Amino acid sequence: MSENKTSKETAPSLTGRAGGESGCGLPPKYSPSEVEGKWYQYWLDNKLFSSKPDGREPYTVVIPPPNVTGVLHMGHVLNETIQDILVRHARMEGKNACWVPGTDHASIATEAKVVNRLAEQGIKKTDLTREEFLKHAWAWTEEHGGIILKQLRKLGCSCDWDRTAFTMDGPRSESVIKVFVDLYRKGLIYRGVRMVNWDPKALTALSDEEVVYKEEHTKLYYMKYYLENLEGLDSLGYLDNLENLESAGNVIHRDSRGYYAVVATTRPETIMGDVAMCINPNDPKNQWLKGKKVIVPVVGRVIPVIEDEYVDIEFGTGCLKVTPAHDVNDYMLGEKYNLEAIDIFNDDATLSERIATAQQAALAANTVPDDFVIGLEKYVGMERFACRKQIAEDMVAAGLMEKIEDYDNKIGCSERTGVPIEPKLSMQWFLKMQHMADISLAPVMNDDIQFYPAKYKNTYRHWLENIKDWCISRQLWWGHRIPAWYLPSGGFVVAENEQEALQLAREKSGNNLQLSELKQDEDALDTWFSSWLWPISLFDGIRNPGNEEMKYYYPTADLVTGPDIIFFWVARMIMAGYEYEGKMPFRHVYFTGIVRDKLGRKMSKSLGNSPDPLDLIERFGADGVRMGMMLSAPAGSDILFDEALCEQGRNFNNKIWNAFRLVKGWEVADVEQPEAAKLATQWFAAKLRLAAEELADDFSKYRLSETLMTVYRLFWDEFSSWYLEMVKPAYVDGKPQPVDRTTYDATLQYFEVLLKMMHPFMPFITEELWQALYERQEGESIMRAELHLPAATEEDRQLCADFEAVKEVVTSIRAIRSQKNIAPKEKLTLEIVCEDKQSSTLHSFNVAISKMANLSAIDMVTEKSKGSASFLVGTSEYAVPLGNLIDLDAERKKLEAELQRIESFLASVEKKLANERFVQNAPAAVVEMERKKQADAQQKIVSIRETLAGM
RNA sequence: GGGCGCUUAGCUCAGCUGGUUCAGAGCAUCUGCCUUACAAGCAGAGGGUCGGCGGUUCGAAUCCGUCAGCGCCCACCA
Repeated sequence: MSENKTSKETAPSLTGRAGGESGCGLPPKYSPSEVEGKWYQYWLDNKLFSSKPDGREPYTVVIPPPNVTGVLHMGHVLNETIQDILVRHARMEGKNACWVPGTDHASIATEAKVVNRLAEQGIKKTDLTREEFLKHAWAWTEEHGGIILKQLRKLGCSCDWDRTAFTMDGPRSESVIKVFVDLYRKGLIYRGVRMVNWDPKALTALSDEEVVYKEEHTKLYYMKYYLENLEGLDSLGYLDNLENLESAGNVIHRDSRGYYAVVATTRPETIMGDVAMCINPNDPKNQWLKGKKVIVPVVGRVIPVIEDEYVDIEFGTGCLKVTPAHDVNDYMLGEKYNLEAIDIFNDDATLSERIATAQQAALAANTVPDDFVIGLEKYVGMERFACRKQIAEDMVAAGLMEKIEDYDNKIGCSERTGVPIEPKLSMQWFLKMQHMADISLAPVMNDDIQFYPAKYKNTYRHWLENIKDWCISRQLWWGHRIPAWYLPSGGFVVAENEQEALQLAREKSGNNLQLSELKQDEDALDTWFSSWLWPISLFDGIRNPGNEEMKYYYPTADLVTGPDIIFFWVARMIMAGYEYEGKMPFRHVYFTGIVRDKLGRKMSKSLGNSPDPLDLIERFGADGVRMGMMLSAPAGSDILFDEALCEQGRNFNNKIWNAFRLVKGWEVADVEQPEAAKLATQWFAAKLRLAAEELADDFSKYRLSETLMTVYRLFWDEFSSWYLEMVKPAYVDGKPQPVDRTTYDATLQYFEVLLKMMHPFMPFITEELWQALYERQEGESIMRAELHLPAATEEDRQLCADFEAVKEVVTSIRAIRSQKNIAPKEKLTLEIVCEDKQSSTLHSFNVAISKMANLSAIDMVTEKSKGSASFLVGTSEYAVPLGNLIDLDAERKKLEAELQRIESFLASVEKKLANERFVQNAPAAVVEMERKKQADAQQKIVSIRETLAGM
C-alpha cells in the first residue's frame, strides 16, 4: 500500500493550496500520460475492479474473448470502451459490477500462425507429432498470449483481472468436453460423411458460417458432351427424326464428330468427377437427350443423362454436369439417384491419383473414340487452378470446347485463410441444430433478450429458421480434442476421459481391451464450441451447476459485440444458455458497428488506414481516444473513425483541466455571496438535475454517444461558459477578488457531480480531479462514488427556461458588440422596454445579464433611446443605446426584414386558425398554442412598427 | 434472387407513438479577439425547399406508395 501512497502524492494535490496564484501553479495543458498509469495502478492496488457475490444487485459483463495471440486494434477499442462505460456506469449506480476478461484460443487462426512461424524456422507441421506441435503452440501462446489484455489496461478497462480466463484453460476445457459428451448422449451430436466446406490451405473442414463469399470475374466454359454410340442411334432411325425434334424446340448440336450436348461450368477441372448429366424433364431444349448416354470429354467416361426438376431451364444450356464429390447440389442429386462420388482432389486441392485410375476403369468399360480422350495422368498432382487453366486449353485444342465466356461469380472462401473452399465429402462431427433453434428463437423475438439495435432480431430469426447442422470438428490440433475413442474392433465410444472411455469400450468389446488399443479421434472442436459456453463456463456453471457464482452473476447483463458474429457466437451462446441453464445468457445485446476510416473504408493492414491504438493513446490520452471513439459510435451503425475526434476528446480533457485550475485557484473568503453568483448557483443546480434525468434516460436506451455529447455540452457550454463566467470573481486594481464560500462550495459540488457524470467515459482525468477536488481517504475512488441527485422539479424546468432567455439577451448584446466592433471591455447600457419593472420577466436576472454582457446599467424604459440597436427576446424588446455608433439605415433594414419574417409567420398561423377543420380536429392544446403564436407575433409586430416609426 | 436498413447543414449524425415559433447538435467554415482557467482557447456569424415524385391528413422530416442512389445480411443457379 505504501506504493500507492507514493504514487498518490505525485498527483497534483491541490487541497489547502487554494488561493493566490492563478491556476494553482498547474500547467495550462493536461498531460494524460502522467496521470493514467498512476491511477490504473491505484485501482488495481485497491482491488477496485474485483467483484465477489454480495447483497448488492449484480451487474455482469463477459468480454468477447479476443484472440489470445492478437493485438489491440480499433475494433477492440470501440468494443471494450463501450463495455467499460457500461460497467463503470453500473458500478457507480451501486451495483456489484463484474467484468470478466479472457482470451480465445482461436483454433484455426492461431494454428495458422504457429504453422507459419514453424515454416519460417524450416519446420513443417507434417513432420511433427501432435504433441510436439502443441508444445510449439503453447509456447507461442505464452509468448504472445495476454498482450492484448495488457493493452486493455492502457485503455482503462475495469475488468476483474483475477478472473481472467482462457478458452483452453483447465476449467473451460473440462466444460467443453463435458458438454460434448452430454450432447452426444442426448443424441444431438453425430458423426457422419457429409459434404463439408473444406479449406485446402488450413486442411480442415469449416462450418457454413466460416465461409465468406467473394465476387470474382471468372469464365464460364461450355463443353461438348458427345452422345455415345452414334452408330447405334443412327440405326434406330434417331437421326432421321432430328428435324421433328428440332421443330419441337430441341437444341441439338452437331459437328463432324457427332451429336453433342453442351454443358456450362465454371469449373472444367471437375469433369473428372462427372458421373451423370442432368436435365430438367420439362426442358424443351433437351428432350432429345432423355434416356441417352453421353461421353465426358477428356475423361472418356460414359455417363447417363438423368432428369430432375432441380435443373434451371434458363441457365446456360439447361444441361448440368453432376459431380457429387465436388458440389453440394450435385451431392444431393448423387444421393437421390444413387450415383458414385469420385473425389478428384487430394486434401490440399491438388489433383489426385484417383482421376487416372477412374479413367482407366471407365475406358475399360466402354469404347470411346480416341479423340475425345486425354490421359489424365498429366494432371495428377497439379494445383486446382493450374489444372483448370490447363484442361481448358487442352479441351480447346482437342475441339471439345464449344466456347468460353466471361462470367461474374461468387466464390465461397475460407474466412480465415482466404482461399476458395472446396466442397468435399468427409467424415465429420455434427451438432443437430433444430432443437437448439427451437429453444433460442422465442426469447429474442419476445424481447426477453433485447437487441440494440432491434433490427438484428430479423437477421437472427432468419438464420434460426433456416438452420443447418453445425459441423463442429476441425482437422486441427490446436483446440479441444474430440473426446471419442475408436475401438480396434470398430466403432467408438464418447467419454469425458480415457478411464471412462476404456470402461465404456470394455463394455462394448470385452474386458481384455487395453487403453493403448484405443485411439482417440484426431480432430479438434470448432473454436465456437468453447466460446458458446463462455457466459456459463466463466462461472464454472458446466462443471458445478447451480454454484454460488452462477446463481449470483448469471444471467449476465449486457453483451457487447459486433453483428458479424451474431451467428457464430451470440446465437449459439443463447442456445447453450437455455440448454444448460434454462435461462438467457444475457439480457441485452449491444451490437457495435464496424470501425472504418473517415472515408468509409474498412480498416486493413494493406490499406495502412488502421491507426495503432496505443499510438493514439500516447498522443491523445486514453480518455481522449475513448471519447473520440464514442463521439461517433451510435449503436449498430458503422463508425467512421477520424483522428480529429480523438483530438476533440483531448481538447475536452484540457477544458476540464483548465476549469479545474480556475476553480482551485480561487481564494476563498467569508464575504457575502454576490447576487449574480447566487442566481448562477441556483440555476446550475437545477440544470444538473435536469441533465441527470436526460443522461439516465439516454443511458437506459444505450444511446452512449448522445449521452457523451450531452455531458460534453453540459460541461463546456453550461458549466464553463455560463456558470463559471457568472460566478468568477472580478479583478479589482489588477488583483483577483476572493470568492465567497457559499459559491465556492457549490462550485466544488457541481464539479464533482460533473466528474461523476463523465467518469464512465473518461475514467482517468475524472479520477485525477476527483481526488484533488477534496481531501480523500486512501483507497477511495470516483469509481465507487454514487451519483444521486434529487428529481428535477417543475421549478427547475421554469428556472432553466428563463435562463435560456437570459442567455439570449446576453448573446444578443454580444452580437451587437461584435457587429459594431465594440471591445468587450467597454461597458454598455441596456434598455428594457416595458410599462413597469415587474412586466419584465427577466428583471430578477439583471445582475447576471450585467455581468455577462459587461453592462454599466440596465434601465427600464417605456420608450427606448434614439440611436440604439434593438432586439427581441420572446416578446420583450431590448435596446442598446449606441449614440453615434448606430447606423440607422442598417438598423432599419434589419428591423424591416424581421418585420417581414414575423408577418409571414403570422399569416401562416392565421391561415391555420382560419381553417375550421383544423380548429375542430386538432387537439385543444395545439390550437391553444397556435393562438399564443398568433398573439405573440402580433405583439412583436406592434413593437417593431413602433420602433420603425420612431426612427 | 430474397430480406433488412439508410438518404436531414461542407462532414458525422439527433429528431421516440405526425402538432412545443422545429428544422437541431458536434465538428468544419467565416469574422473579431493572445480579455491574468484554457489559442487544445474566447466572443460572434453564416449554412439545409429533411433524396425525387405521388398519396393520406386540418397539419408530414415524421405515416403510406413509388422511383433513384447507397449499405448490410441471407441464398445451391452450375
